Amino acid sequence: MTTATGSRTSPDKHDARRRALAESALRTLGELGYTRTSLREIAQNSEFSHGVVHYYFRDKHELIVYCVRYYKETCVRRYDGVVTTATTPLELLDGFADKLVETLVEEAPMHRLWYDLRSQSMFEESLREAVLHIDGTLEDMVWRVVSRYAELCGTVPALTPRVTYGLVDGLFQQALLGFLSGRGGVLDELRATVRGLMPTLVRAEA
Amino acid sequence: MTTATGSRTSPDKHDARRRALAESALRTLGELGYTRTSLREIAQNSEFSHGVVHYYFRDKHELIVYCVRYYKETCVRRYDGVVTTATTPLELLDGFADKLVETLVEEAPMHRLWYDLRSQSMFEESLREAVLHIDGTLEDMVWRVVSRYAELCGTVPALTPRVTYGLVDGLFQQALLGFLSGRGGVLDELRATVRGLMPTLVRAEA
DNA sequence: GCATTTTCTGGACGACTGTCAGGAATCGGT
DNA sequence: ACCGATTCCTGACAGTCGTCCAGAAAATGC
Repeated sequence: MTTATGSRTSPDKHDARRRALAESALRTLGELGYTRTSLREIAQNSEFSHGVVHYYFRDKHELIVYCVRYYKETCVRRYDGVVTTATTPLELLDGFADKLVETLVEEAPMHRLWYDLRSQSMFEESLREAVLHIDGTLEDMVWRVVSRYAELCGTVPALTPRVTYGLVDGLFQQALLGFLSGRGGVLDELRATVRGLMPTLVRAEA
Repeated sequence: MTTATGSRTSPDKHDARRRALAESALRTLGELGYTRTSLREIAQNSEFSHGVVHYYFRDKHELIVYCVRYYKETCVRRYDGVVTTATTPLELLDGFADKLVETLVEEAPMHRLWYDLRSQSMFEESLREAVLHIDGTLEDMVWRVVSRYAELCGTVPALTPRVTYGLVDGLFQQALLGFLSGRGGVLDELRATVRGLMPTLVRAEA
C-alpha cells in the first residue's frame, strides 16, 4: 500500500481485462442492442462470470459507454489511409465510398448499436455527454475527408462540418436500415449517392 | 351471434378506446422511450388500469406500433397546407423551414420516440414492417414538398425521393439531438441550413 | 327484470433485471 | 512455507417486467 501505484498488479492488467470484456460485450450488444442485452448475457457469451463484469465496471451504463467509446476510437480512423494516400479527387471519392459501403456491411451490428445508443441518449441525459463526444469525433472524421477532397479539387468545403456530417450520416443510417431489411441495391445506391453528393459539398471551382 | 357484426356494441367504441389509450400512452412513451416505458407506467399515467391495456392490445409490441402509427398519420400531413398555399418558391421554403423548426420544438418527445423505434427495428425484425411503412410515408411527405418547390422554380427535383428524404432526415435528427441537449442556436441553424439546402435538391433552372 | 356479452379490475406467476455481500482463489513479501 | 492483502467470482436478493386470469362491474338485448 506504500507503493506509488497502490496495487500489486499493474493497472495495465486491469485495463487489458476491461478491453477484453468490452470486446466480448460488443459482440453481444451488436446482436441484441442496448436494452435487450443483460449483463448475464454478456458474461455468458464470454469467459467471465456475470459478477466480474460488475467488478470491472460500476454498472451497465458505464460498461456500454466504455464499449462504444472503445469501438468508435478505432472507427474514426477508418478513412485516414484513403485521405493521405489519395492524390486525385476521384481516387479519394472512390476510396471513401467503397470504405463506407464496406464498413456498413462488415460492421453493421456495431453501427446499429451506435444509433441505438444515440437514440437512447435523447431520453437518458446521463448518456448524452459520451454520445455528443463521439458524435463530434465522427463529425471530425467526415470533415477530414471532405476538406481533403476540396483541397484536391483546388477549392474549399461549401458547408459547415456539422451540416456536412448531418447529411452524410443521414444517408448512411438510411442505407444501414435498408441493408438490415434485406433491401437489394442499397449498397450500390449508397456508393453512387455519395459519389454524386460529394461535389456539392465543396464550393464550385473557380 | 347471428347478426352480421357479431357483437352488440359498435366497433367504433372499441376503436375510440384504443385511440384514447394510445394518446395517453404516447405521452408516457415520449417521455421515457420505448424500453423504459412499462405497461404499468402507461396505465398509471392514464385513467385505466394496467390490465385493460392488455385487453385492447395483444401485447406491448402491438400497442407501441399502434401508437407511433397513429401519431405519424397526422404528422405526415403537417406540410400539406404550406405546399398548397405557397405561390412562390421562397414562400414554400420559409413555410417549410418554419414548420420544421416548430414541430421539432413542440413535439420533440414524439420525434425522439420515432427515432427510438426506428433504431429498435434494426434489432427486432418484428418492428421492421411498421417502421419501413412509416419511413415511406415520411419520404412521400418530404417528396411532396420538394417536388412542389421544384415546380414553383420551374424545374424538377435533382435527386431521388429516397436520397432527398435521407438528407433532410439526417439534418432533422441532428438538430433534434442538439435541441434536447440544450445546444443554443440549433433552431436558427436548422432553418438556415434547410433554406440553403433546398435549392440544391432541385435541378438548376434552364 | 333477467341473461348474456362486453368491459374492466387487481392480484398472481414466472422470468428476468442490476446489484452486492461474502467466500474462494491468487499473489507478494518474508 | 506461510500469512495477510488483494483480486476475483458465486449465489442470493429485492425489485420490475409482461402476461395471464378469475371474477366483479357495467352495458346491452329481450
